[in-house]
Amino acid sequence: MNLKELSDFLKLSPTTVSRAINGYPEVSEATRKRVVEAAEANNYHPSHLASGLAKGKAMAIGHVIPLSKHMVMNPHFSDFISGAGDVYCKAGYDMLIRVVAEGEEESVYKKLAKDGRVDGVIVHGPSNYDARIEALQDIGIPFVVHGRTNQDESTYNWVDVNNVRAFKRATNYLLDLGHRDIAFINGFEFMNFAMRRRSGYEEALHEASIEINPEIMFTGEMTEPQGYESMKQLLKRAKPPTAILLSSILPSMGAMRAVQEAGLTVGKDVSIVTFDDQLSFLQNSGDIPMFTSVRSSIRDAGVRVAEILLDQINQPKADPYHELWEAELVLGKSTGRPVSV
Amino acid sequence: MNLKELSDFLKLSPTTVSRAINGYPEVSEATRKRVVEAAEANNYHPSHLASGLAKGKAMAIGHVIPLSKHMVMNPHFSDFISGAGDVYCKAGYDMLIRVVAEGEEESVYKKLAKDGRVDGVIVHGPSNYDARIEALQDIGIPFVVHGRTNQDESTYNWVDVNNVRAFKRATNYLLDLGHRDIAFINGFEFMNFAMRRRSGYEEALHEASIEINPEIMFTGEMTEPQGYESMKQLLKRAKPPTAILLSSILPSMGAMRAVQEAGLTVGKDVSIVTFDDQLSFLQNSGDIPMFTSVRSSIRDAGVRVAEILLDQINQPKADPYHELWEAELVLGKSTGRPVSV
DNA sequence: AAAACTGATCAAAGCGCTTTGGAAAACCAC
DNA sequence: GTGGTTTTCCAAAGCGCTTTGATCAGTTTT
Repeated sequence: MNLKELSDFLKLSPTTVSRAINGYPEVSEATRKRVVEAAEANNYHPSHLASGLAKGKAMAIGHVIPLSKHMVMNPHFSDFISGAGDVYCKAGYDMLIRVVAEGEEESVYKKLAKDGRVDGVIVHGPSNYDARIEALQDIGIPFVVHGRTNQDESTYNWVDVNNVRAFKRATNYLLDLGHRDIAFINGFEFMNFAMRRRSGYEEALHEASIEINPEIMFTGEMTEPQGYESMKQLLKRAKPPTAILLSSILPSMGAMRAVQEAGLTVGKDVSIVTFDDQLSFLQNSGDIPMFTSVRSSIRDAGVRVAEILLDQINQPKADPYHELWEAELVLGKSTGRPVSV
Repeated sequence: MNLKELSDFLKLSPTTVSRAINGYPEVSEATRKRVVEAAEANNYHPSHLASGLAKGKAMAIGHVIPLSKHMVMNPHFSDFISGAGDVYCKAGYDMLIRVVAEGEEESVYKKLAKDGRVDGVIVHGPSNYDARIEALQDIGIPFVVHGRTNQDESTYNWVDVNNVRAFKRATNYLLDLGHRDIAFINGFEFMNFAMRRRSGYEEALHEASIEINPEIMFTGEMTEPQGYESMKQLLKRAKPPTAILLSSILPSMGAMRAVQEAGLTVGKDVSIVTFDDQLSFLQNSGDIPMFTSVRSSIRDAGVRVAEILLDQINQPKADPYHELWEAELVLGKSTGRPVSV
C-alpha cells in the first residue's frame, strides 16, 4: 500500500494524507485522526527512499569503519556505535555503515557523502594528518570527528579526550608512588590519540628528569595478545620495569596474564595503569576496580558525537563545535609502591 | 550535478547516460567512454535514493541490534558485522544498523522491512521461540537467521553452529580426562544457542551417568565479570569442580583471573574449556593456545550469512537454505587430568 | 449583501533516477 | 535501391513521496 492507494481509500488527496501523517498544522484534527488510524489499519509505512528523495534528506548518518590489515574490527567501535546508534534511533535517523579495507577510507567517504545517502558522517580514528577532513570540507557535508588531528582544530567539529593530560597524570601518579622505570604499551602512534598519549607520558618523565627509554615503549594494535607479548618482553629484561602504562583494557588483560604466568603479582611486583574506555563487556568496576586507570567512556563519546552531528545537520550555518573531555583517574588494585630493591 | 545536467552537457539523453554508467549493452563503447570520463571529471555520483526509488531496490541490508538492559552491545556483534559488512561492501550494498532497546526488535524489524529502506535483513541472536521469524515471513522480505530457533527450521534461511555436538564433545573430552565435577557457565538460556549448548552438556553427562548439578551451572550475560564472579562462587564450594565449561572467551578470561587470584593454576588445579568465537581482539592462538576450546569463527558466520542473504535477494524464489557448521575441538593449555584427591 | 479573511483540502509539479517502447541511423544482403 | 536487421539513441512515463500555489466552503467584517 502506498500513499496514493491510501488516499484513494480515504477519499482524500495525497497532499492531505501526507500532511496528516507528518504532523503539519494545515489539517484538521478530525481528519488527522482518521488518516492515522487508516494508515495503522492498512499497515501503511511511507517509503523512506521516496520521502528522502522528495525532501532532499536521507535521514541517515554514515560511518566508515576501516578494517585493519588482519580484517580486524577495532572492538572499541562497538561501544562507540552503540552509543551513537541509540541517539540516531531516537531521532529517527539510521546508521549506515561501510566496512572498508584500510586505506580506501577517503574515497569511500567521498562517495558516501556525494550519493546523497546520508546527511552527515562521523570520522573515526583520525590519524595525525588526516586527508578525510579536507575532503569532507570540500564536499560540504556535515561531519564530526571523534578525536582530533594535528591540522587546524578550529575548522571542524570534534569531541576528544584530553589524552595528553590523562597520560601525564597517570605517569605522575606512578612517579609519585616511587616508580622510576615505567614502560608504555601504546596503540599505533600514527593515530592521533596514541601520539598525544605518548606526549603526556614523555612530558611527565621529562619534568621528573627521567630519561625516556625507547626499549620499554611498544606500539601496536591494542589487543589482548599485544599486551601479553609486550609484557613478556619486558619481563625478560635484566631489570624489568616496575610499572607499565597501557592504552586499553584489552592489552592490559594480556599484560596481567603475562605477569601472573611469571609468578608475579600485579599491584605488588608490577604496577599497571591503563586507559579505560569503559568497554561494556570488559568493565573495570566493582568495589575496588581491578585496574588503576584513567577513564573516559567511549560509549558516552558516541552519544555526544552523534548529538553534535544531528545539531549541525539542523543548523548548517553553526560554527564548528568542540568538546575536550578530561579523563578521571580511578584507583584500583593494580598499583602500589615499587618493591624496594 | 545530476543526470539531467550531465546529459545536457554531453548533448545526450538521460537515458543513454544512465545506461552508459550502469553498463547496459545498448550503448556504444565510444559513447560509454565519453560518458564515464565526463562523469568522473564533473564529479558526478548518481543519487542512491533516486535510483533506489526508480528500480525498487534499496541496495542495503538491515541489521537490528538489541541493546541489553544495561545498554550493552554484545561484543560478538562486532566481529559478525565486520564479516558481513565486508561482503556487502564488495557487492555494492550498504549495511543499515538500528540499535534498539531490548524488546522492541520485532516492531523495528517490521518497520525497517516495510519502509523500503533495505532489501533484506539479518536476524541476530534468535531466542528459543522468536516472533521475528513469522513477522518477517508475513512481510515477505528476504532474511537469514544467524542461529536457529525451536520453530520449524525448514521454513527459513539460517546458518548455525552445531552447538549441541560442540558442547557434548567438550564435555566428553573433560570426562575422558577423568573429570567428574564439571561446572558450566553459560549465556542466557532463552537464547537458542545457549539452550542447545546446555543440551549437549547434559547429554554427555547423562551418557556418563553423572548427575546434573544445577548448583554448578550459571547463566548470564557473557562478559568478563560474569566469568569472574561465577568462578569465585565455584571456588568457594567445599569441593570445587575440577573443570569448567564456558560459553565464550570473555567470561573465560574472567574465570582465569579468579583462578589465578585464588593462587591456583589453570590447566592443573582447574581445567577450562571454552567456546571460542575467534574474536579478533581476543585471539586464542599461538603455538599452543591459551584455552582448550570448541572453535568456530563468528566472523566467518557473518560472511556466510551475508552471502546467503544476497543470494536470496537475487533469487527470491529459491528454497530456504541452511548450513550447520561443526566446531573444531582445539587443545590448549587450559586442560589437564584432575589432581587426584 | 458585498468584501475580506480563515481553515481545510486539492491539483500538479518536482525530487533524480530507470526503463519501456519506439525511432533514427547504419549496415547488410540481394 | 528495396526490405530486413542491428545498432544506437531518445521521449516519456513512472517510482512514492513532498510542497507550492490555488480552490472552495464557511465565517467574519464593513
